[in-house]
Amino acid sequence: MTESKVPDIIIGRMPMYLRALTRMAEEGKTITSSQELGTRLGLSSAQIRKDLSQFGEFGKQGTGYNIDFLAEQIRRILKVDGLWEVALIGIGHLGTAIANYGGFVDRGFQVAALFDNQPDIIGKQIGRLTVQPMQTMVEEIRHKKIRIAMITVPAKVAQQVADACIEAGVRSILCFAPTSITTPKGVRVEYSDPVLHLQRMTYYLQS
Amino acid sequence: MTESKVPDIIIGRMPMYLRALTRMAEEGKTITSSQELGTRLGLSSAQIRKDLSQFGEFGKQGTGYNIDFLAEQIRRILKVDGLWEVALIGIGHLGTAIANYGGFVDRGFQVAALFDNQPDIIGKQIGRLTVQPMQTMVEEIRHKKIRIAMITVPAKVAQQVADACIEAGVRSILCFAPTSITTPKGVRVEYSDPVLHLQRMTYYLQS
DNA sequence: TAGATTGTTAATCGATTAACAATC
DNA sequence: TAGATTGTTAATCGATTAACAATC
Repeated sequence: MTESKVPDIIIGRMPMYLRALTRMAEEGKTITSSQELGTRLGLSSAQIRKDLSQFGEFGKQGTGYNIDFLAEQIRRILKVDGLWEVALIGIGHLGTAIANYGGFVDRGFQVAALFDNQPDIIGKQIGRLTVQPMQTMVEEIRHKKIRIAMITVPAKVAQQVADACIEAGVRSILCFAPTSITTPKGVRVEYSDPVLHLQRMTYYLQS
Repeated sequence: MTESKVPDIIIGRMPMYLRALTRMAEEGKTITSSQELGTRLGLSSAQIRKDLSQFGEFGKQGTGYNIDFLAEQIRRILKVDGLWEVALIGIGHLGTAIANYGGFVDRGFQVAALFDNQPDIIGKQIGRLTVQPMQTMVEEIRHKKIRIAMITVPAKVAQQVADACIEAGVRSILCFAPTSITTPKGVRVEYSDPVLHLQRMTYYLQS
């Protein structure tokens, strides 16, 4: 009966809180407050307390929040206290940069398989991984029980690659191609398109 | 008196509309409707009509919207009908991928200067650009009157790089480092952190 | 014309904020 | 203790949706 669903918009802010807490810990801090977190993130302290209260009581009146403790709770809530294997499809410039990126593992993710369909890219070695041909993708994702894919292919083929990923069992897709893709219920998509962010800012610039 | 400010959240959706329209045009379509756009983007048709009505009347009753015309209007509204020069700071794996990315120009942006502080990276040639040392950054950005920067440096130095950019005249920053940065009023920041997107989706996955 | 779709209004829904008792 | 900050309630604010006259 207290089973009310946490709003998506709050789930969307939790990773920001986790990131800020991680930075604070790196800076050697051990305690923070909703006020301090809010200032860092440009949010009100009330909003941060309200958001966190959706999941439990993590603070102490008069003192604030223990940074390590709160970070650990948020990791547990978001289920990033383990390590998710992620498939990466499209090993061009961007895909290569992502495959080489060292910042995934300590935030809960590991690139576990690379795919492309270009003959000159297949077989390429990146770290401990070898780029595999697209034809093997569905079987490989299914076999490894991978649930998350990052798609860095051209916009034109993003939908069909996404479809294949979903067929193979993927349930979360991070799409880097500048296009929207449609997915059946139960499959989430998020988009990472830097140009979208740039275009959001030019409106406010005086040309 | 009708000078009411357009909500940020609507400005944030306009680039999505533009991207969808561009894809439709590529597919050879010439006309669309709020209904069709909504289906593609996962939004209600009412919301799309309401958003567009903030800026004018772009459609025809009974017919819908001319895709090329509406796209052009949105480009004008967002001020991406020209070409903004952008500085890119931090030429590691990700910075290199971004410098090589071909998808900026036809969406209103051009990477116009590259900076890094690593001796083995300075002088590197990417396309028609040469990586310049950080020491020259402020002068160079000021001289070229660049207003937009993309920051792909480690989190630890992101704030100081941002500060230098702002000193040089930058007013919009796209931060790829996994950290929040604070800026004075009048300077906008957006963040591109793929891990944030991934962490938003794991909550909904059954582990 | 008949059918379709816009632009807009009013109603609904949901998110944010202000305020404060509880308490460390 | 006195000061500080939480968790929560109620009030406010803003965004979304439903509905429809206007009209192509």
